[in-house]
Amino acid sequence: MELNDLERQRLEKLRELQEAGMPAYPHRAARSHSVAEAIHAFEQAESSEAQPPEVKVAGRLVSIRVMGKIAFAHIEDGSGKMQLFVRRNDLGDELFRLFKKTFDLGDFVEAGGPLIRTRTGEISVQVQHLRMLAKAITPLPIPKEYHKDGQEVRYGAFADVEERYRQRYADLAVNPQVRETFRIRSRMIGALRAWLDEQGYLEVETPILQPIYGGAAARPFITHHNQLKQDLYLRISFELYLKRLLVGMYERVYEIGRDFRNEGVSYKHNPEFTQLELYCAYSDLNGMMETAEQMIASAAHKVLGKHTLSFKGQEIDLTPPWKRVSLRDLIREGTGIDYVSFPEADTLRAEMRQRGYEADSKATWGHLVDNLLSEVEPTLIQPTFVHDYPVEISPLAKQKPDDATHVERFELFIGGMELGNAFTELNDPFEQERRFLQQGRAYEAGDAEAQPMDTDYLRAMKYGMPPNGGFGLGIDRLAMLFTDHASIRDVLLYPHLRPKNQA
RNA sequence: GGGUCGUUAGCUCAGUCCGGUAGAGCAGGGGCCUUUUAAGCCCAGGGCCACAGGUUCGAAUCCUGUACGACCCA
Repeated sequence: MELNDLERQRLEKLRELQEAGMPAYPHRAARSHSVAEAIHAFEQAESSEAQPPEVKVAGRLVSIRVMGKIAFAHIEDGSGKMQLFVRRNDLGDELFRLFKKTFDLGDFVEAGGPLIRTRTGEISVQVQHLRMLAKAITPLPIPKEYHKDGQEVRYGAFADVEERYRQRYADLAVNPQVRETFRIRSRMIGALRAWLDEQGYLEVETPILQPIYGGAAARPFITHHNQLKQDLYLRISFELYLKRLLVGMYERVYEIGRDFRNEGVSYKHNPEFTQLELYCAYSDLNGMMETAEQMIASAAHKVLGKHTLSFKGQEIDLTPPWKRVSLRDLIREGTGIDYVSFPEADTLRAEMRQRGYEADSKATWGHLVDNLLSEVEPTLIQPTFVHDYPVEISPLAKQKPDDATHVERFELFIGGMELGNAFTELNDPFEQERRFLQQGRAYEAGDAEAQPMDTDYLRAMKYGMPPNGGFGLGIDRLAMLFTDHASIRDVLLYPHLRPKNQA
């Protein structure tokens, strides 16, 4: 192991500890109270004028102030911080010397003794028992904190974004607000799951390794099974596997899991991301709108305590019902282009260029419409269902009864981001086959995101699939909203990063 | 993919325009200090200035390229 100067010093201290008979990495801790429990116990004793309890607490040393023959320190555990009041008179010469000499910020320690209030009123352990639990060799970038006008000010906090992502353990260890972000994320997922369970949805798991990918317009990752000599794809959605389950007579199913898309990385794209997909027999697009509203509003209420949230300085109100606008109206109002009047890629492209929008020469008509939507997307701050999509870009959705050129589909936008996607699901096997064939032609023509034919999915559908509605929700982006983070990397514990060159 | 910016001590950052022995605070080390909380005071340390080239008597600084990241644009 290569050690820098500071680490070598700490290694020396570790040896000194061991020579003094104190293990640097004992097998077990013997704590009697978490920090929060100890504080609670003291306050109870105080209010009933009982004898304050003796406790053993354990945690990471986050501050040390030595002043001669006494010292103050703080430890932090999962429940909070507590001061240690350390006196030579209480510990004895040798242990006190060892504490001053060999205990560092970042070390995990165990401290025991009666709880007291110090002169400044802070509940503290008057340390009579002290032991190393785990010596930290590398110094953590522990910030200094102080209170000014009631505000906590942090000084020298670990702030390098790149290193925070690469060493998330250190980020979490020293930045409590980062720990809170991932607690909120976890509670949010729990709340969504609880809502779905209450509604009678069955949580299932479907294959991540798929012989045929599908269910979304995206390029997949390819992997290989050695023994079977078979190429496999990492799933880009769960859709086709979940809908097969409706054929099998489950009425409401959902899955929360990871999708993988072989695309660019950005502040709202990670190569692997967490998706929630649900399917509901005998429902449809309108049912999915209500489901989305209720589920997300309920999660917000449960996790944030309210239906409003602040995102990038803007107030977002999740109280149902949410705004609904057709894709055609939205694009017409936002760009002045009525794409229905330009039903061919060439004419639409010309119109877009005329109005100053970028339009790739190779883009299909559907992709051009998608580009127009992207122009308007940043303006969709309040929750908005954009509905009625062109059939070309929606091969798994059912056409509108009165307009075969459009399907019953919505995409959900909040905070200027696409959060979700839903259809009245196509359940006509013949129409589905035509759509797959059309996708195949698009693929031949160079659309790398077109979906391949899935004959087993068609076989399932031929047995009869109940009419149903389906909804997919981007969990990471919802977590961005719930925690007010502008980058997906801030709501992923381990975001994808390029390897750094070890020159 | 394009543009802008960043990368200097364990951490947070000056220094870069205008080239001339590498700086501060915190952390760490040696002292003093028995109720502190950004504790205080004294002393002495600590660097492949992201990497690779180039210009120059001389480069953290100027130029070119590369890597990684941030922000904006597509």
